[in-house]
Amino acid sequence: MDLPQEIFADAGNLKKGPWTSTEDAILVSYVNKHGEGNWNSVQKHSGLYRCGKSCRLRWANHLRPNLKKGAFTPDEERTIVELHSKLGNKWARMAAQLPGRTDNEIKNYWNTRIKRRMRAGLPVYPMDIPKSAASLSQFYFKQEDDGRKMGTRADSESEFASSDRQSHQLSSLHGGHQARSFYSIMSITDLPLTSVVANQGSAGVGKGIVNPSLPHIKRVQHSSPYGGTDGSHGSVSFSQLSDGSSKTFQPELCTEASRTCTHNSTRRPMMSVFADGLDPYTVPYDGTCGLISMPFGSFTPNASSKLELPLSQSAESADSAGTPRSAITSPLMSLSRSSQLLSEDDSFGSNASDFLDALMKEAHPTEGFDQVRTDLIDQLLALTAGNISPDVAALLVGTDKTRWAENMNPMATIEAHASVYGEGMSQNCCPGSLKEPGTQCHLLSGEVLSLSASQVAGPRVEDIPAEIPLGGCTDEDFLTLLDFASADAVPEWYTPAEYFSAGGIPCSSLVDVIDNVPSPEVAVDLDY
DNA sequence: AACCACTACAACCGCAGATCT
DNA sequence: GAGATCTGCGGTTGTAGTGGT
Repeated sequence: MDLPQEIFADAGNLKKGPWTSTEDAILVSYVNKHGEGNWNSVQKHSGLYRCGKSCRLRWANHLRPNLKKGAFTPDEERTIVELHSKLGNKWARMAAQLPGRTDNEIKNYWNTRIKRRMRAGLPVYPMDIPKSAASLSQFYFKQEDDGRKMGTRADSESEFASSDRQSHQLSSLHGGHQARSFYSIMSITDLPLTSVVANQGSAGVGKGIVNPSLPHIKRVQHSSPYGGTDGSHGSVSFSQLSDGSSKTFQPELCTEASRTCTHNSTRRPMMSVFADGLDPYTVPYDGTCGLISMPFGSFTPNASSKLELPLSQSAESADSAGTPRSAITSPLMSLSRSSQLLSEDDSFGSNASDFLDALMKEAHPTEGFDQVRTDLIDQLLALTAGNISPDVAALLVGTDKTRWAENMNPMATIEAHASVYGEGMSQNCCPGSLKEPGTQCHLLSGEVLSLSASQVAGPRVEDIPAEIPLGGCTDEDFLTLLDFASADAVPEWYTPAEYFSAGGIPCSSLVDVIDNVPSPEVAVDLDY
């Protein structure tokens, strides 16, 4: 074949860069003659100076027949969003359900769409599309390649292999469809700082939970009999049960360009700072711990932990008293230092959990079982600010030493429960918008992490399985308890036995029970 | 007209699983 | 069974086009 010089690379190297029409013609001709596959032989037999991968890509994305060209139709866009909500960044699988579209096309579309919506401060998913953790995690870990990969662990299902690992891990935290149990939780300590969530507890002790939710989406709590926001957006399912059904706690997404939510009864202020890997809205926090503890009233500016916020959420904005809120520091930071160590690529090695491993190397999972269990119960009670009874806490933490030994990590239990209650109580908004000068912020990591570091005997974090059976109750039991705990009108706490014998109490959401805890009036400005 | 920011798209790269030798 | 090769996937980068200043 008499080939034009343009298709040749210089000095025998394979050509890179844009394909020419001549090259396309050669490739098409070759594939028509020999069929797809065996791409590495294309170069040998066709004279194209392109590697096999390049040929395959060019064919698959541009030359193969039946490719649809042009912009996505609204239907296709809708399908993509729905598929992404279910599959996460599984472009090839998405493409399989969109005839004529390529994975690359869908990926490009999605990535640009994400950027656009993030800039606009819009949620990535429309309100009527429930999102799974599998999809959420794709944002959460977007820049995890900076050396802070989460710990590895065996995937329990083949479909979670390789690149699914990160999403799978977050699924465990956030309750995606891939995780059978939403409170089968990855250790919080292994997460980079992605959110800082604070609220004010009824007893002056707040709690928060890492919230790897969407960037720049403010979760506000739904309207309730106790007042709250005027938001009326679709609920967000953040848990999913083993049968595939979802457990919705109805926090809502605030999408208006600007909104002020005044909480005049029971709502407690929550603060969420999304960070780490969400360019361009990265928060270079000093450390990468998942959670930070902060006592109320100590919202101290600190240049080293400046927050970069999008658009109007300027980190330099000041509150009504003129106090800059450009940063957050914590006198309790030392408590969370362990989490930072766990997350940093530091002297403990590339695997952050080595630190935990080192701390626990001498211990046995069931050693000091009773004391640890008591401590966990106390922690759970503290984290939920008494919103559950000691009986319930005890049940949740569990009594079965064997199961603890099997689970290898009793922390998983409390972290899971903490996340549940924390999430239920969450009301996230940007930190610069808390109007209350003395807003008290308190996050739970210090407690949890200090507990994990000093008291809990367990395995390395990466050894935590995809699903961690709760120490004391089954998944169903726990969800039932959640229902119980969130019942609208529970005059007093039943014991678990009474509850179960009663066959359960209907509820609307866990949030409601939180509403029973009085809190001062707080105005939260969601300045979108 | 020049510059800049942004978007959309094409292509490359690294990795991992599958298959072949 | 082990190594080599192929293939596919997802992340990232490069670039052309476009619109605003």
